[in-house]
Amino acid sequence: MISHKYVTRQRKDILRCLRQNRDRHLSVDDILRMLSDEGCAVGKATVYRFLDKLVQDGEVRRFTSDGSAVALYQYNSCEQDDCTEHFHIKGSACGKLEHLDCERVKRFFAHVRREHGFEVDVRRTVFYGICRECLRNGRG
Amino acid sequence: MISHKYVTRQRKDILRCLRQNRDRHLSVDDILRMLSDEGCAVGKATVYRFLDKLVQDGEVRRFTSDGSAVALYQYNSCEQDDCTEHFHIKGSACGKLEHLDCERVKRFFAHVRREHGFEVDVRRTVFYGICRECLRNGRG
DNA sequence: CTAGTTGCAAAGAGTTTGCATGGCG
DNA sequence: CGCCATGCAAACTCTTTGCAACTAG
Repeated sequence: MISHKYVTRQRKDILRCLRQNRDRHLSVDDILRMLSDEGCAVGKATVYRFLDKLVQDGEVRRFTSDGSAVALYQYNSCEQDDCTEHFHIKGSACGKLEHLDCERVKRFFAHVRREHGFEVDVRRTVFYGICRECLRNGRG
Repeated sequence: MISHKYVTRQRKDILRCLRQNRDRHLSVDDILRMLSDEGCAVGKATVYRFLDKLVQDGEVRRFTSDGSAVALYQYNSCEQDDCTEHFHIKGSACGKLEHLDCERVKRFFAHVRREHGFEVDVRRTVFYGICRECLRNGRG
């Protein structure tokens, strides 16, 4: 999972920031601001370059905010496994990314492949919608 | 569905281009090039502005290509209805957007709401994966 | 040591905006 | 004819790149 062998001060800080915010999606500027506020300033280009690697390694997920062109990043680890065995649901209102482990999802995708000839890519597909909490709070 | 009351030469051309390519996603530059090749040149700003409206009206869908920041647009109509009653699957290899009408999809999303408290937004959610044709041709 | 990383600043890509002109309704 | 749309170019935003200095392994 960890293919970036060089461990620098900057990389530690970026990873820490992403991990501390695993339930949020962050823009590059968010990361820069947070680290700068903590007194751990990092160069912008460094953040971009490292995020690219993390995305390629599958350790971070890249989204795009509806409307604008800013890329949003979110830590993708889920302790137990490599995230290919379950599905991702993302609250449109709150931005939270949750992992949904459910037999029915798998059966459903098996159905889509069998009956519709379409092989869903679990890594790329995200369900967007309103999460439990936002429903309760009347958001969305 | 049609809230853009002004019908100009440019808007007709842009819509025609999108409709003729309903099975592909187009970048703004694609549209500009195609129209220019047909001798129907349109200003870049006009394309951006009109696409914004179409996306807001739900007549066009906006994607973002993996990796780069280019926005991709695709005509969203499916003759029969307004696309809220079925689901969208998009081939990662070929870029084709298909409409999947299937009782099981609805039942599956009902399950997600009931058991997981998550209300999937049909309009925003797209399944990515490999379509029948690409599977057959060994693509992806 | 040496190959990979960092940070700056400059370049690049994509998109938006201001404003004078043009054209639909 | 009034109001909205168009087109150009300039401004802007986000991201990438080149390069010299640095540093982990």
